[in-house]
Amino acid sequence: MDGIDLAQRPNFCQACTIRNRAICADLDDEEVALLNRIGRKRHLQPGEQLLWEGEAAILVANVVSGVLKLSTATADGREQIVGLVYPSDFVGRPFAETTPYGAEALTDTEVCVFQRKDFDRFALEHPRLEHKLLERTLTELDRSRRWMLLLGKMNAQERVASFLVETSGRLQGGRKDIGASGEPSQIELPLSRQQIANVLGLTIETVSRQFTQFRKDGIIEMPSSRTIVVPDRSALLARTG
Amino acid sequence: MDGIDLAQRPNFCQACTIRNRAICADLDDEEVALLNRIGRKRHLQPGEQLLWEGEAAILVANVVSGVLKLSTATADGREQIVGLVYPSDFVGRPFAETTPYGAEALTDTEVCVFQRKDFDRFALEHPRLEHKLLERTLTELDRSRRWMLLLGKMNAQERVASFLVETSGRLQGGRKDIGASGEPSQIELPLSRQQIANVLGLTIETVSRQFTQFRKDGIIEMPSSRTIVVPDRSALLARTG
DNA sequence: AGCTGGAATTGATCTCCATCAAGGCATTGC
DNA sequence: GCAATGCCTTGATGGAGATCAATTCCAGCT
Repeated sequence: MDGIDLAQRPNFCQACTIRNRAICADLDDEEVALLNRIGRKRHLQPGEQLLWEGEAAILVANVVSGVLKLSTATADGREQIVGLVYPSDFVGRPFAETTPYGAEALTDTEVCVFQRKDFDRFALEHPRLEHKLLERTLTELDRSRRWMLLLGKMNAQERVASFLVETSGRLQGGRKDIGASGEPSQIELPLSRQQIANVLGLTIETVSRQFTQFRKDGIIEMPSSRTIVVPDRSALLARTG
Repeated sequence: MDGIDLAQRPNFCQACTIRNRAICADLDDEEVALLNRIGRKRHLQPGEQLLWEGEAAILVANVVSGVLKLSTATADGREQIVGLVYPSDFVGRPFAETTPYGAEALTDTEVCVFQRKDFDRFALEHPRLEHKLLERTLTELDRSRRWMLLLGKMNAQERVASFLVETSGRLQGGRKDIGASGEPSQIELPLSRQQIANVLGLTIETVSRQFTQFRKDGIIEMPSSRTIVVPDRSALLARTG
């Protein structure tokens, strides 16, 4: 962590696959070099924890590849997944002392981590970064509010259908051209049935039954339990509520 | 809206009751004067709509006094309230073309409204404002995720208890000294039973029954249906989950 | 006072999903 | 091969809260 080490560290950002999509996108080369200095790459295995709910907010990170879940729990241990973090997304809680939720890798994951205090300082000094972070946070707030509609008002079928629609969208990085008309799209779910249930506020059994129902109705195919083929997206959308 | 009119407009911000708590708090006098020029005060009656879900994002606003609800609806009209906006809070969706949720006044409300495009431009040019907005948005995201825990995992009793705890907190402007030990605190609910139900993902009947139950158990008193007295906050917290 | 209309409460019944319980089906290690 | 383990699926049952249906309450009006 000393100056010499930092100075010698190669600039990972230049070759970063999410360089143009993450919050660093609007930074110029000089700024990126500075950011590169305070960050470091880290690999997470499935199940490995990056942040612990209620603990001091030490780290923030960009996700380079892989998927993380964000979760909170009640006092007696019931867990609710409150966010899924995909490549180019930001994770962690800047400008606060404690982390309001846990973050855990669902797949093999590469993140670009920063000491929260370093990041806070950098953000305050670089408005373009802060602006990107604001846009991202506003989008995430919109997403979590749509999620609240799902949790508050939708039945099991609508929840599972919505989950599949949303997940296929996120996994394709927001591209809308796929599966819009007729071509089937294939999803590789990064979540187990239990985790899907924790996302949707349901039980594992109910989620499983809905998948089976969709399969029987010809709305999806399941080559394996984590691989979902959607032959006709509109049929799925019709069950979204 | 012409220049002369704007120049003559008195600087409302100087006397603003939320001047030090809203996102304008860190602006200097000159910046506030500029912001004052592009904003205007507006009064909303209970039930009056400020933003329409899915419409163009024309306005953003600060709430000076009163309470607003934010809501989204499914295609077939089921409504979910996804946010409550109290004095000094910000409402609206900067940096986007459409408003993702509706906003409607629950009480007599004073807001300080801006054309979204004016506000966006001002924010980009004034990092201190954008920083405040970011902090607020991050806090709101935390809040909405806790809300997701409520909607996804809590039973009716826990939801209503959590709602009362949260509401008393927000109405007191975040002060923690009240009701902490023994003194009873009194809440004047800005929401009808139906609206509380829409916040909590329950029906009006279930909410009503929970209130009755709490009253019978001596955890709350109800001088009127919208006035709640909490003699012992810890007894309520114990039912929070 | 008496009337009126919207909101809240209370009761009776039903339904969807949670819960409980078993069995299927892969993968891993011996 | 075949136990063992973990995940998923399927079936049977029960219960929390939704739904349907009356009252009751209360503020505003005449």
